[in-house]
Amino acid sequence: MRSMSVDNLIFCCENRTLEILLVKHAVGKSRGQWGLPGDWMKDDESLEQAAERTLFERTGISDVYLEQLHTFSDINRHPDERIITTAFFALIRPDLYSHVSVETQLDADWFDVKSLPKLIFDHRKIINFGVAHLKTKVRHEPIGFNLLSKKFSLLQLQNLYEAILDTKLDKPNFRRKMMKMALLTDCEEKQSGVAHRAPKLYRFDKTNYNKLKKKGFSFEL
Amino acid sequence: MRSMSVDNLIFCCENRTLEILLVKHAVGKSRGQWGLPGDWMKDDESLEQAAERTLFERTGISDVYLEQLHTFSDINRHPDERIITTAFFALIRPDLYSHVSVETQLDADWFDVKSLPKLIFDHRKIINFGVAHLKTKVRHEPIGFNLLSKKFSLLQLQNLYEAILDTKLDKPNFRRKMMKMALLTDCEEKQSGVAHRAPKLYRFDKTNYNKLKKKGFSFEL
DNA sequence: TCAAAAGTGTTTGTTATACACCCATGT
DNA sequence: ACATGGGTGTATAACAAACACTTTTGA
Repeated sequence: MRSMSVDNLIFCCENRTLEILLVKHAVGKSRGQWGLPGDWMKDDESLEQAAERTLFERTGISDVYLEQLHTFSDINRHPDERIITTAFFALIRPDLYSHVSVETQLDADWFDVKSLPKLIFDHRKIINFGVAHLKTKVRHEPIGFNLLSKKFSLLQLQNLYEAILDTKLDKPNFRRKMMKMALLTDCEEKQSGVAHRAPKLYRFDKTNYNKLKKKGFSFEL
Repeated sequence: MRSMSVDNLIFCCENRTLEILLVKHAVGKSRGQWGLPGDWMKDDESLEQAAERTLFERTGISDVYLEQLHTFSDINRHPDERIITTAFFALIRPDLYSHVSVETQLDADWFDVKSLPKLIFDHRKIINFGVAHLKTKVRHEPIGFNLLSKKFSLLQLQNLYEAILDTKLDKPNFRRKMMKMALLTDCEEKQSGVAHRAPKLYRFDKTNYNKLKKKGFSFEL
């Protein structure tokens, strides 16, 4: 019997840090060690369905950006059995699922992708693969917005990109580049409760993005 | 018993046309119909190894650009059994494997990706996925060179991009853009046997590309 | 000598970079 | 009043797009 599993890379960006959700394994040899939240694929579901179900069952999260990443099939990736796993890639908006709500549901925690604990099997390799993918993809497709609240300020957006790409960006130039792409809609609203001038809030205009994409536009940086 | 297979998308560019290799199935219900060249994954090999083996066994091709593309796992993708397949993505240099050598080895043929025959299972969907992936990737990473002979002229390179992206490009501007990236090494050699001025030949400088990539350079268009 | 492609030059407008700068607000 | 971030302006250099043009070669 050949086993297939799914493993979810669940990313979130809080405090200008790119974080990933890990769970402590509760059973078996790997008990007590950190790993990716995953599960077996069932006979009556596709890998995508298994990933969605796992995400929901283990974290209460649903309806988020979820994408198939890569299938890992090295013969010895698992010490005892032959298990092939397909890794998925989820981006979480902090306004929908707060850090706390996830942590209390199971023995889970968020980790800065730059300082991960020891991980089971090849999960370290899978995460490295996923982070590299995120860094590339975020520059060529407007997926970053899935890591922000529906409404966000331009500085929040810039901080997000700086956290993911691990660089500093020039504020005026970043703003202009973003605004010129015409993917942001002004919410006609300002952020409140900040100890400085309140910034305008924007929202990602998916409709217009699809329109532009059809005309040959492609998101860059 | 759950079955895993691999399917190879083997691309080649000849006569300014992007082509893909299909085989005629010889056994079972799908006998006589066109599909992707694939095989079962064995217990003692990874998916990558299975893809490489299949590529070699069925076409005599080895040592080419080969990349995992996506895993297709819809419950009903195969009419009779539950089969999960991982699609791979290969780029073939015309100087290494001529059209003819492949065709004679089995009931196979090259098809223009823009006019495909009726295909078994979900292979049409898989090919569409692969072609879209190629179009995106070729603009952001220098993988196109794997579809050309080791030595090539700038016009051959331009024709390749035009075939893949399905557009016309401006010759002088294309040349300048390419040369500025400093990824091409002059072979100090000219093409012969052409009915016009012989063009200089270049080769892709992988060493320099890796060097530049480390410094933060990224290939674009 | 002509067709076909190689290869160069130039003009114009756009965009990127790197700053300096002023504005608004809560403490 | 000042710290913090919001937001604008601008000079310079680099680049892209469009297109005209000259050169080389085999048939």
